[in-house]
Amino acid sequence: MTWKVMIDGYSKSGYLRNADNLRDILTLYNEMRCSDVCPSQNILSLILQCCASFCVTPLGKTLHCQIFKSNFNYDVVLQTGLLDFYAKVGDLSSAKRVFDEMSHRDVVANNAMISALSKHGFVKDAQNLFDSMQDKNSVTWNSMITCYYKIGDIDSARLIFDCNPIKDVVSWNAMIDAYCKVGNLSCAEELFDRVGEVKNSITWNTMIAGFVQCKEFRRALRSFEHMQTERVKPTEVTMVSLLSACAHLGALDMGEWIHGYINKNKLRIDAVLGNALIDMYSKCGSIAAALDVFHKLHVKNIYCWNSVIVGLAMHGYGNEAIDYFLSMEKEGINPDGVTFVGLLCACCHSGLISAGRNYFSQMQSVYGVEPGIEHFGCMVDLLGRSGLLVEALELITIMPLKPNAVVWGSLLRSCHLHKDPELGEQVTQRLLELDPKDGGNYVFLSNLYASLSRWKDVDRCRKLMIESGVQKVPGCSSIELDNAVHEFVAGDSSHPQFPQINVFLVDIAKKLKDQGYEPDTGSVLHDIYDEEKETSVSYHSERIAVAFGLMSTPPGKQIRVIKNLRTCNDCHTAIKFISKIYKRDIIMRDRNRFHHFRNGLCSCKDYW
DNA sequence: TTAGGGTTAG
Repeated sequence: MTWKVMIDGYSKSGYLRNADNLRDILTLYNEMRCSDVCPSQNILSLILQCCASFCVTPLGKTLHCQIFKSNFNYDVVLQTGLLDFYAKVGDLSSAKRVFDEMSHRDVVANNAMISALSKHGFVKDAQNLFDSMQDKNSVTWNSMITCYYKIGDIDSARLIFDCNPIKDVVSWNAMIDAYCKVGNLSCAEELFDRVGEVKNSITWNTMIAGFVQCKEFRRALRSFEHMQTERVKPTEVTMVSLLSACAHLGALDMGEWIHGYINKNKLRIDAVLGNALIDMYSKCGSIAAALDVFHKLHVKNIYCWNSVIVGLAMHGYGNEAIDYFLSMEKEGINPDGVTFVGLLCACCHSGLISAGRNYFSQMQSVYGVEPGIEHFGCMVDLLGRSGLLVEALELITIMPLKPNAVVWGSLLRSCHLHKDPELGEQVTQRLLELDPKDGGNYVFLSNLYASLSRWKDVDRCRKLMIESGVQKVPGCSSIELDNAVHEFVAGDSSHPQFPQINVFLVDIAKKLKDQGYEPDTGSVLHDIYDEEKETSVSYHSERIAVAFGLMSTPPGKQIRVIKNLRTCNDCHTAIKFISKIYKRDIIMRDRNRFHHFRNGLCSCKDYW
């Protein structure tokens, strides 16, 4: 068998898409070189692609030298391969040099350069290059070329044609992606509308992924509907973006529908799609379905393991997260920084203090993973929540990284939890220096004072907040019913069914009182009269969403609510009561974790 | 030879 047949075989089978097989192809290439066999141009291009995909910089550079020194036809194909290699390993100036040195640049070379510029954040330059290319039906270009032809100047006609290749669908897709990646959705959409009949599934995938990257999850789902209307066949990549949108929205019904679509249409569930499914199920409250997908996967990589560990952590299954971590080790997969975020988070949410300390201390020494600010953040949270406020503060003081607002914010919450206003004030001061516009910091300090009935301080905090011009992010909860996501903002009555919800909320309040529930008004920002405080708390968004869920679904049906902020103590207590009174399982995802309410209890064991 | 997808601390 010739080298070419072997390497081509690898290439066509998709074998090279897997990083684990990279060593095989490189070994093969080395053997070929040692056998004094001169690689063909096709093989060189292929090896360059490998070097680009897996960032094997030294070999790529060696290839460049070899190409230069030997008698290769240093043509547009090899040059484009080199350009792409340099761009993908992060060396834009070398990529530019290769591009500038090209005597002839075709559409592929231009596209590769658009992509290179975009990857390095030079969208304006990418747009200029894109604009310099001809439009397929451009009257100006066509008439110029025709003119030269008519006067018999074929060389000039050819020159214009060659120097300004016609944009193809790849050019459009690369440019749309460039705008999406910098968050400029309006320019991306404008281009998307102009693509015309060449638009393909990748164009749709790029736009849908762009919506997801810009956190426009509903627009991503709507775009998918349009894609279906236009009868463009979705691919695995479409599904990954849609599942990510569902995960963020907590749209389990839609996520399940997508899973069904994947199975029905026999789409290939690889590690990326598998991971998207695991993440969707986990973030939509169904950890059992997430584990089911995980165990059925044929190929699992570190993303899949991390998603499962993080998922278990969010659902409060600390010991199970540790078990999966141990299994991962047994399978020979090395943990990375994300694994340790999951693991430490699991210890934190389950109160596993000594396990958390052990894993944190072993990160570097045993696993060779350097702790980042996020790992110190987890530890400050773990210690703080356990009431070890002094130790948490000490860790912040001695840590080798500059503490950020997240780290201080975590300690402030612990000060609130363990009612330490003195330390809370100090911490807030640090927080306001770091992030003076974050209203959440004032709210936490204010709530800390309120929980101690220090109303003057609450008032001072409120005034400070007004003077600084900061605003609290409004609490927002959503619930999915019949494939539609309903959103409720605290105190907002704009939902068309609000009158009925309101009646139901009054009914809930009465039943709660009958069952002995006492409102905890410490979670209200202002010092107002008790009765008013109680009303204000009962209009928190999660309470409205739960009420809407109760009145709109049949008895016994599980209710799932997603909240953008952490749930307050009072709503947490009230929902525990509600789960018992109405005999419903209520699953709530707040900004921090999942709460599974059942029969008056919560899976977080009131520790969150 | 060029374009699209995944996990992460408050």
